[in-house]
Amino acid sequence: MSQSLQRGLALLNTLAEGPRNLDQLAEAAGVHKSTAMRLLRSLESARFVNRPDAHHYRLGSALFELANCALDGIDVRAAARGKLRELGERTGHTVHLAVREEDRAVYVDKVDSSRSVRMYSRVGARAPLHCTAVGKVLLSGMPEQDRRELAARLEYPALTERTVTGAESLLAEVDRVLAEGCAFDRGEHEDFVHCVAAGVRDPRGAVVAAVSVSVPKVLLDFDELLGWSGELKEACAHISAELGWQPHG
Amino acid sequence: MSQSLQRGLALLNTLAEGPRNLDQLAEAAGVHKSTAMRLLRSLESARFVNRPDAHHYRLGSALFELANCALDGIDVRAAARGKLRELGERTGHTVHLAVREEDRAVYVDKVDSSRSVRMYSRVGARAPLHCTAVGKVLLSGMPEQDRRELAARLEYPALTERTVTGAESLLAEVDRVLAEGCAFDRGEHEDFVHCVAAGVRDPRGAVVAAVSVSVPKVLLDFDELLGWSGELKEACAHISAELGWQPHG
DNA sequence: ACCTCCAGTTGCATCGAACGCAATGAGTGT
DNA sequence: ACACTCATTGCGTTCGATGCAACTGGAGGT
Repeated sequence: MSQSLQRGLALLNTLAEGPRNLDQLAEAAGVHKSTAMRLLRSLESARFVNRPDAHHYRLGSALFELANCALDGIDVRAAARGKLRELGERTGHTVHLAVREEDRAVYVDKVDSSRSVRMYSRVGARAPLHCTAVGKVLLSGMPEQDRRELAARLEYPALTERTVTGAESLLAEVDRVLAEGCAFDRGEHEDFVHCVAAGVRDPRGAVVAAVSVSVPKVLLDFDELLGWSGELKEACAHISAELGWQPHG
Repeated sequence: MSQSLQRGLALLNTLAEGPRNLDQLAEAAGVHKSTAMRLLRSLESARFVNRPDAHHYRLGSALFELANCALDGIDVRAAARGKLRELGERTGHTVHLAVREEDRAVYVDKVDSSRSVRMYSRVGARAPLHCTAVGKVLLSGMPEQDRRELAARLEYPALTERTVTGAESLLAEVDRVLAEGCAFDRGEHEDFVHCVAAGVRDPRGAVVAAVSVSVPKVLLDFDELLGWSGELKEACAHISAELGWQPHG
């Protein structure tokens, strides 16, 4: 379609493996030295590449800026939708996507259960952090310092008998989330609902959203719900990858 | 040099401001719709752009990957990470690592208080040399001849009341940096921020990066910030050693 | 159901930008 | 001083990129 553009981008991908000199780049791209040089000049003038010395090219700082801008434009909803659907179909239960907004979790997307008994919830609804699986996941994604401060200023209404109250126990619970990679809600928010949730990461590794599977406990006891956690984590890993996250990249 | 490559990169820069549709992009690049589309196809096939829906283009995930690779390629980063973290914890303030790119400083790593990050919002940002502590350090590491030439062609926007303007005073300031081993920024770049910076040397003795500690002046007056300079210099010496630099070698 | 508007898409002929080649220049090691 | 490597430049040719205009397909209105 656009040969020289494609070749230029190919050069960038080659440079992703490390600094190279002109000959190496020309060979990798399958073009003549002089052609590679002219492409590199264009890339350099736009700061996509850099020349630490006369004989080496490497990736330049424009990439940092663009990557940062791209982060702002990320739409977790769009990236997650496919997997949410898939999860919904496989589990047959309600699947939520939530992000944190200040000290609440906000549901930004939802796939309804195919079963007859449905949870009441809607996109845009907000929920406390301390008694929901998504809330715990979102907390677990915060820097420790911030998390402590937030936990300290949260309110802890006991919405059910099992609701975790108090910063201490919540933080302990969050530590368990960090260790296990997923969070649970055993009827802490609504008496009759169990949830399991895991986190979605952006390219910086920050947890930007949480995905949960919710089941009325009349349909599935807690141990069975636990069985979905593996698939849930896997789905979250896929969504994260879609966003550009690279495990220990 | 390479028209279509340059145009393609220009499209990316336009997209940095947010998602756009085809017409907007074509107009911004000054090309025909169909031309823009063909360029975007190439960008898309290499995942440099994305199409959330049929009418919008935005930056794609290849940028994240490349940005991560670019960060890894800067080896001072790896060598400095531990010390940056330590400095951040001890001072409780923001610590930056910067390298020079042409006539700007580029922040390549950052530690926010005691928390280490992989790719952060300000990483990739660029700053002038004449009014930042890291800039003065990076200048001080250049051969005198080059430094004079660079100082002569720099622009000297007065970003605050205290900004040093003019090559003469900047060079004088750099001489002081050479004598003292560290540079300061007393609200010259941003009114409310004080910085102290020192240099990191590679095995040839060349200054390849600068480390700075930044403090909002409401938190710490300048004399107190001065107190951190010893520790900062020591940290830089360690990082330099890690890179293979040997004092009096 | 039809039309209109809008935005993306495609076929085509023309033209110039990008290409490869070969010669030149700059820097390094012997 | 010489050979060697690698980046750089000038040039003629050609192929790929371009702009145009017509087409398509969906959204929204009448």
